[in-house]
Amino acid sequence: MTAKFYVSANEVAERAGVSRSAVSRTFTPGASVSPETRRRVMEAADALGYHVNHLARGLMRNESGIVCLIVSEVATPYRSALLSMLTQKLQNAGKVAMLVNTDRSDGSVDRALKQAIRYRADASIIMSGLPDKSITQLCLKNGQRLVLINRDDDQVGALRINLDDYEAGSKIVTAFLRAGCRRLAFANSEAGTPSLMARERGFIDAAKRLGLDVVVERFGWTGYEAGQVLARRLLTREERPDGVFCATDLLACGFMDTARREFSVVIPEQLCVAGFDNIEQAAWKSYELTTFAQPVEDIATEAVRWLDAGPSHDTNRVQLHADFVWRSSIRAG
Amino acid sequence: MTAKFYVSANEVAERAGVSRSAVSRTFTPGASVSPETRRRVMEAADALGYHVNHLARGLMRNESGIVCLIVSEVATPYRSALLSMLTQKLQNAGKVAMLVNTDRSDGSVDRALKQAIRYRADASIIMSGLPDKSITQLCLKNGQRLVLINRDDDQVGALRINLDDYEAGSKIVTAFLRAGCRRLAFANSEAGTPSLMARERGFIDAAKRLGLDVVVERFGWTGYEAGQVLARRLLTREERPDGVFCATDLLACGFMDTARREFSVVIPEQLCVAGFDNIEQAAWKSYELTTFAQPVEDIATEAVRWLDAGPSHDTNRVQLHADFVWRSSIRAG
DNA sequence: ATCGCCTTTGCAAGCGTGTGCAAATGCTGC
DNA sequence: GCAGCATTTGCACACGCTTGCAAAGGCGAT
Repeated sequence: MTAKFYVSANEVAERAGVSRSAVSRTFTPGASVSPETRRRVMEAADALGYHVNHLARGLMRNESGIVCLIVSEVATPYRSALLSMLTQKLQNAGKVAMLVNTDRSDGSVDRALKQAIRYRADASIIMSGLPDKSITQLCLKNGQRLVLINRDDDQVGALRINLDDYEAGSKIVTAFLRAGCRRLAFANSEAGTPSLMARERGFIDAAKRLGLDVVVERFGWTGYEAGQVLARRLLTREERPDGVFCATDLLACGFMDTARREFSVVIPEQLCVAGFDNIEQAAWKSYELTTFAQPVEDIATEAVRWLDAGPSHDTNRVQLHADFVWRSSIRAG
Repeated sequence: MTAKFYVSANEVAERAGVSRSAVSRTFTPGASVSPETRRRVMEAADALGYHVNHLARGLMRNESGIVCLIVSEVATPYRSALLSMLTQKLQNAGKVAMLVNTDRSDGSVDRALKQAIRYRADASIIMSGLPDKSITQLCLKNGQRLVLINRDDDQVGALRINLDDYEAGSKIVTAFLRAGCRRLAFANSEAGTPSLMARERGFIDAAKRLGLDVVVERFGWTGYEAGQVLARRLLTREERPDGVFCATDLLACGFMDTARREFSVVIPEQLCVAGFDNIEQAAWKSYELTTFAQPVEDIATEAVRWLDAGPSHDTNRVQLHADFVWRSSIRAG
């Protein structure tokens, strides 16, 4: 109906009686412009409703301000928490987040990265899956920065942020022992993600060091329903475990609910449970789950800091610590 | 270290021995290009790792392909579910989602919309808060489309997607009555969002029609902790309610946990509870919450359909239905 | 008055793309 | 061979912005 055109710097310049460069410089921090002209430009800009076109700016500056977040299963508690934190920190750093949802299909992450390339994203942050090496090479070659969160890959030039998953496994073993547990089990999904497998190995190794065997069960994807199935499998064994480490809080929630409902197990008296992630639900009164906290804020801070720092190839690996969160799903020693 | 420049259509053209226009047309669906040149262009493009620069394309076409999602508290189950669905549908429609996280501060949504303007987003989808009218006017005037989800505002030219919140309120009253409940209560947050208030009014009105009074309690923001507080307030009344409608599933979860733990109330025998949203946790065995399902998929479908349709000013209001989901937090009649 | 210096300003080139227009090409039917 | 037509191609301009460069202006010291 009315005009369908955004007002351009030209019109602002005309109205303010200055050159178009002056307008541009007014909106470029650190550019040389006198207070007087800046004032007049601002006035005209406000009156006309002018806003810098970041598409055009990105074209010139070779820097779009866009950061691409690549993630699957956004609706999952841990993922959405991390996503939320990342977008906030990015915004505070003057960047803007472009969200690309991937699935489990082959090439899904690759397609996402190509989208990032098309929009000339300054960086991509990969929270799920693993891209093909040829694509990441393309990104890096073109100056796009790459952050891999909890993806254990040996991409050179990318920032890798990882947790001490392996250590968590051993820490929880001592907690179980102190609680008097002797028949340990590990409940994992079949996803085979490096971080999940590291937790598993850490747990098994630490138990072995103390002379204990661990029953390992794996099923499905990393969600509530898989936790239910895992509970049925583990709790119907002749030697019923009395200390179960679930690779994920979601698994633990499903596990606990099924243990109580279908097997009338009392937690923590008859069975101790631990998880990983410290999702919001872990603190809910129905679970009171002992777990390890994903340092969501630290992850986001590190990622954004590295992006801000420009192409400094010094550190490209950050190891963060997952804090132990003690709750009542494990008996006090 | 290596070249920091993306390859442009120029270089592809040169390598393929054609004009730059040919390259452009090859990547423009429906453009006139012979199969032979298309083949040669594609070959050269693949070899060089060429990807159309969407910033430049957006500049020319006056259509960026970007849709801005404006939302607060992304990590919340319902929000993240809707977000996930929206990004997926947008991707399928060839758009890309730009995520802007808002908070409760004044002008937060306005700042988000300005970000959308700067990136010349084709549309903005607002899931939280309410922008200032002057900003939305600016958006609409510039041809940016606007979708308001569950925000009851009278913005002209924007698509408003709403639920039958009011009707849900009355439907749940009959369910409570059939279960034998006589002392009804409504647990709300203090947010005062139109959709929350509509549920409240619908519940109260329907109860009144059947000759029943409703105790209303409001506290805090719409989360688990608020549900806990509301439980303490409602369950310490001398006339303890036996049927509580929580404005939100999150509230209901907190309510149920506290009712059981701190008041030893047995659900549903001594107390029936219902919620709204049908978040994932509502189906968890610890809650088995009767609730109304946010038609997340329908919402996303409608939004994207409307965006695809171009500027058709015929329908700008969609009323969707929240399906009743029966679970065991209410006694069978 | 002249010079040197610093700040501010305008010009114009360029970023990578889409597209109208006219020229070129190929094909068909006489 | 030629007119008539449809298809394909290239040229050149436009999109809105940044920025190097040189010119202009202000100002104090000589």
